[in-house]
Amino acid sequence: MEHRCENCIIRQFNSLRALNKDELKKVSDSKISKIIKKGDALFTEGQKLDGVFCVRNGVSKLSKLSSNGKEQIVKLTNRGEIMGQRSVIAEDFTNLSATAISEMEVCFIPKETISNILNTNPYFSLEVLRHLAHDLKEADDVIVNMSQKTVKQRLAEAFIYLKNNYGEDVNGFLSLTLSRDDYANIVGAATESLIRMISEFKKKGLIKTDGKKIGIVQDCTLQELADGF
Amino acid sequence: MEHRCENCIIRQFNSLRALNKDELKKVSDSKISKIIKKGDALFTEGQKLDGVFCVRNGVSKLSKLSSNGKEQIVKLTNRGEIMGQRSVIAEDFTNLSATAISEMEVCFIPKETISNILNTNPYFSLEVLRHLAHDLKEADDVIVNMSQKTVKQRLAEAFIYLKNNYGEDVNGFLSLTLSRDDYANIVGAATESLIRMISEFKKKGLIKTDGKKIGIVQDCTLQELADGF
DNA sequence: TGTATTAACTGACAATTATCATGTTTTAGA
DNA sequence: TCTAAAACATGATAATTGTCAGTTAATACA
Repeated sequence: MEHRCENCIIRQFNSLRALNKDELKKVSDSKISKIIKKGDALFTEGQKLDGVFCVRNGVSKLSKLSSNGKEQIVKLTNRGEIMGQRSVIAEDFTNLSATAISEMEVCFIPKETISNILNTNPYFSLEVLRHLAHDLKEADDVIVNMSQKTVKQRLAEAFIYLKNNYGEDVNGFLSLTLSRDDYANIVGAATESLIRMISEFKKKGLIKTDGKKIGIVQDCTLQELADGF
Repeated sequence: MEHRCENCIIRQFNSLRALNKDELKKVSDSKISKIIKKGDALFTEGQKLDGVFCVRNGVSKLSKLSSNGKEQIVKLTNRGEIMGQRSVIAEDFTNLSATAISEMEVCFIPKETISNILNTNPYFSLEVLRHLAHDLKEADDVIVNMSQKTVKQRLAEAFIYLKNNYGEDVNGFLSLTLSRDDYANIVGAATESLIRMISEFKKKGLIKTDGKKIGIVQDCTLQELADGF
């Protein structure tokens, strides 16, 4: 049973909402649905993408290798996001790798379909522009955080972000479970440093842990920490 | 004597190249030319922009204040760049401040003019998209550099960037003269740390200084340093 | 042209963070 | 279920970077 884009609510959350019936049909006819297993890559840095991915479900990390071989996670994607647009628009190699953090359900849309619509539907272009503009603003914020905040502040901020964006389970643990390594690659620190900091937060009663799982205990104190108090 | 966009070569370097004669006339009729003195602001963080700036000449820094009150320079603009598009497109407050680093000659184009063209000319939208895509890629690179490279590496990289993008004078000094404070805010370090590093580079013969002015002496060694060797 | 202000610089020291070494726990798969 | 590999964890130490305090040099401008 294949899904039709016409019936997919996800498109309301991204630039595909600007499409008319006819365009939507073309997208639906050309798209390919895929299941990506946790840990598998959607694409890797330097690859030429011949389409974009629309995320129906699941979470991925967008990361980049630095010259010293360490991975830096630049962004976590949400449900409803379109991935790979930057690369398709600029007709450029991807500058980022995308890896599934949880099992994902995505639709691949060939770039010809996207290009055609971009060339004819200014509302679609405008929607895409708005999304890129949003990403750019977020990237600027990350730059400032990276250079002006301590690792401790960035980690506190990451916890709050994860809670706000992905929620928590019935026991108060973050729904999105990341490895310590992933945390280190988000805040940009050595894994050992990061683990130590998690221990410290736990000792202070700010968070609780259960294996890999992390739960936020003191939202406010954590927020203050992130803001530098 | 007012300049006409139709005769301005600068537009070949930015998204305005996608305009037709009629659109160009509209831009030219609605634009306002301005001279911005060194040190003056074009706009500041949190402001609502009612247009974009097309840079005919001069250099500016795009910066953002962090919660601890320190300034972080996110990007230096080049001749021919359009500033403020992100904010106008997203109909959002600016997330950055723009300050002239040298005397600037800019044209202010009202957002109505831009919006009209965006809504009707898909080639223009596509050009703007390409530029945003490029900015986004650069921002990702900055994130990785900030988190994975040392201050020393980032400074070396900054020197190379300044030489490649703004050139040097007949005596081999960088054409763009920045204050030590600006350098610190580019690489994201304390001003004192940065000054110390400049002294060190000088002592090692990698650069030369003359007051504020800085000249690159050993390009290759500096590049290697930036790459982490 | 003198003076006030700002920018550049240096030293001493403290805080943050990375690295290396090593042990423990968890996980995946034969 | 056993075992190898991966992930987690902690200590000791070194490197990096920031902070504070103070000096000197440059710049602006009355």
